Amino acid sequence: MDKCKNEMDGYAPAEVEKKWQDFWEQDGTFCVREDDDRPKYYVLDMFPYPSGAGLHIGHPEGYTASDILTRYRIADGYNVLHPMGWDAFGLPAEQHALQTGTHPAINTAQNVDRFRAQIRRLGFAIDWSREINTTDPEYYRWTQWIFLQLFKHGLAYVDERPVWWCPELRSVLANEEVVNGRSERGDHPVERRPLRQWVLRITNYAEKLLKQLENLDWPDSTKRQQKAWIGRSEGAEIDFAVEGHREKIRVYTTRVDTIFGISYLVLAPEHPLVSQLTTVACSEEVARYKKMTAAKGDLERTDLAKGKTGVSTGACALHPLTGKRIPIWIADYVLPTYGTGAIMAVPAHDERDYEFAQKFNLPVIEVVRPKHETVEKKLPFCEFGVLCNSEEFDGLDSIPAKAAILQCLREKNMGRAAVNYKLRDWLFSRQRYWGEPVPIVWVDKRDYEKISQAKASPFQEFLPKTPIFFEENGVRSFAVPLHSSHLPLLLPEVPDYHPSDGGESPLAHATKWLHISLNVMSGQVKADDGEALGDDWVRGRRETNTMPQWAGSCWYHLRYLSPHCDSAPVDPKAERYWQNPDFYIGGAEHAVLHLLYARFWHQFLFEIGVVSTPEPYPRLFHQGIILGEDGNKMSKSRGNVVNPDTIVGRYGADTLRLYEMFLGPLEAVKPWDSRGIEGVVRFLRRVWQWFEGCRLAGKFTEKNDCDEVVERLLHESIQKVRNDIENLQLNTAISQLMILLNHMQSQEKIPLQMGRTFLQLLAPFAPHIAEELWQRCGGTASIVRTPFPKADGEKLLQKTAVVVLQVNGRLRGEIHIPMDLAERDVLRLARCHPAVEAHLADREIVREIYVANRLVNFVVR
RNA sequence: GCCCGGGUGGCGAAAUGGUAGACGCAGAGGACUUAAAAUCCUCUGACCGUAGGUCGUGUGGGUUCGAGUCCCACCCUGGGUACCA
Repeated sequence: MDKCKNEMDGYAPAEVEKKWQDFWEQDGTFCVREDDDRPKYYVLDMFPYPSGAGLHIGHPEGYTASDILTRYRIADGYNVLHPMGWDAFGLPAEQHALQTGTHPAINTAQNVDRFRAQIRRLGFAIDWSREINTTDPEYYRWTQWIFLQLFKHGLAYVDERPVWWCPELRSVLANEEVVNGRSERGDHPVERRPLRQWVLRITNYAEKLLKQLENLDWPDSTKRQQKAWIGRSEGAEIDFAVEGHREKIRVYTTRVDTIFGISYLVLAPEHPLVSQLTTVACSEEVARYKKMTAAKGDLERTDLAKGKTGVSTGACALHPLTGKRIPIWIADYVLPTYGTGAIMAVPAHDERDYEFAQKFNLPVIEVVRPKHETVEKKLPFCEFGVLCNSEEFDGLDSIPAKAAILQCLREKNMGRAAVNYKLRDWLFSRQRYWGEPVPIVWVDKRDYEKISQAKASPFQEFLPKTPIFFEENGVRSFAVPLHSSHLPLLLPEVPDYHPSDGGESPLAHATKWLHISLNVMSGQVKADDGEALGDDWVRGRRETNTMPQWAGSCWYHLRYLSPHCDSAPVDPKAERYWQNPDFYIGGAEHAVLHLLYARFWHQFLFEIGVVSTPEPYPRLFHQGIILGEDGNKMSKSRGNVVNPDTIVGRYGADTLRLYEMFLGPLEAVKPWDSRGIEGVVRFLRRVWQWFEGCRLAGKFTEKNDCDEVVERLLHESIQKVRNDIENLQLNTAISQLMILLNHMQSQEKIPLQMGRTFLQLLAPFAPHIAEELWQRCGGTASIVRTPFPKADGEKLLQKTAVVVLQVNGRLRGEIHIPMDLAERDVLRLARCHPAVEAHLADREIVREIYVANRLVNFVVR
């Protein structure tokens, strides 16, 4: 039936769209290269994970928006790069492999093919010759290379640490992948397990990542989230002597001004000094509490509703300023990973300490009072105020008091200013198969010395100043980086995709790959078959961890610039030309992780001279989520999923593009409405019928004279569409096109030139229909490169203005006046307006307000 | 709890402090048609009415000649974050 409709009115999107997609592809319309004659513009979409479910209705939202910007910039004379690729490592492919036994690469390739076909059907202006795939060895070769650079510069290290282990997924998860004690993917329960892990020193970059946020044109909420995630705080470290011990306890506090209010210290149960300090009498309790804490997950531990727990160590510290004895406790509300893992507790001015003090009957000493008497006195009082009970500091305000007390501590060498961050180092290894292998080999101490002393050894290329090693059963293993000629280090074939019994990645099953011999001098690497080796040879075991999915997306914006470059991650010439994406669009769910990790890597690559800019994404935009018709998030279980293929099949890609943009503001969360789509279906059909009608009936005129009102509307529309595209207000741009069409349709005759301009305005939004009608109206080449219309300032000038008349702010009428008529004359005309006159009768005019060419307001009494 | 967004017709939404509801959906009436579909035209915030008026942007205050827009307090809702000392 739908087909029948289309035949009747002549508009057959399926044919038109196929025709132009083929044309663009054969013509290479969107293939770009560096061109110094035109300004460059780089548009980047967050590349998709090619899931087995195929394209989601949310994908075309961001892609259409960026495509509109792309096509607009091309028409406006820019050399525009708009690439696409696949973030194809990841868990679902691995789980599929576990279930079916087929190599994840096979499944991934199928998914990629499907995604590519689906995306192509939407007619995006993408340079497909630059397509990248993070699982392509030629791609991950450079991911590994960047890792080795980080390693060389001391930014990668190994650490045995309790990590999130998901028994269901049989994998380690990063903190960020655990939400409320469950895995972000799959929502399975997780637990703590100590495992040897690779960690990247992102904390070295905390300050830079924080500072440089300021200059980025990003949504404020995203900047705020990153800022909060980095979590910088300024405070002081204070050292407390402990009675009967030489060791001191160092605490971190942001409230030195409350130092006279300390009533006890708290160490995290994991604090290294706990065992030493605990008195014999308390040791049993302390041991029990430590054990209990260890068994708790972080979720349980950080559950605020649980109430405070803790035990005394029996030991006492001495107050650095008063010498008073202060009991030392341990409690799990103090985290080992933040600050120094120890705090000074001031119950009067900290909610957590207050709760703890109440429970264990510890003293509450008030040392800060509200500045204004009017503030209700209630403890704990956690704001700044005026000091009391603080000896010579009494009467000082909190802020100057902090400085004064800190100075005093510094003089006694008992404290100093300190800055702390919430940001933790980045846990960079996964015990999985489907990820980039870490290009490291473990050797014993003697062999490592051999390598580090052989200055000509290829293994020196990425050798760090400080060796990286780990100890197991008293034996140390040292990390040797592969040479760049060994890259890519390919994923080996494995007989089984499950982790090994020791919790090691499935790569541990690839025994031939795993155990190797290295020639220190030649750099040769071969399987270790057990035969005797010469002097230049050492034996090693490969690292079996793989990298997390974030790795590939940390630098993909660079690979697009020279996707086939085989001498560097990015060709320096291409990098200098394209620099950063001028526009980056993707979901707000990546506000912290991807965007922070990518900034970290890019900053690092800047420092080692690979790129010329410190920040990767100067301008960022988040498209909102499209909900199901019921207002809920689309999901299979709710049965409210809208499939883009269905929509394209029924109405065509132009309609889907236009409708997704017309739904509402791009950044807003908004529900899909299957009835609402009729509006844009009709609009496009009217566009077609009107153009074809005019063309066939000879209503297009060659002369450029036409109704002044319509002509002005055209120029207003040009201006509005331009502005709206640049500000990503695409819904209102489409409204404007509808308004313009409505007016043009009512004309008897219309200049062909005007019709063509309309098509140019429409082209970024609905490119296929625009191309087809452009051609039918005599356009000789593709509409893509025809210069985007510019509004004529003179045509925008109005000769008359509509002035609104108000009495006491209420609308009473309107008058049409010649533009810029003198105020006196406007007011006279206004007073004569019958409706206004009626409301002015018997009243005294107190004030007359005139907003030029817009409004008159009489204030009467 | 804390930090951000957002509350406008039956629905999606527009509105540099200056005519609230553009544009579209849905609805009503009409035209065309043997009929239906499609298309086109008119109406469509609420209330009272003949004209015309009154009320209306989550609630209550405030600033202003004038507030959806600015300020204060509160309610609801979406998101982020969570013992970070």
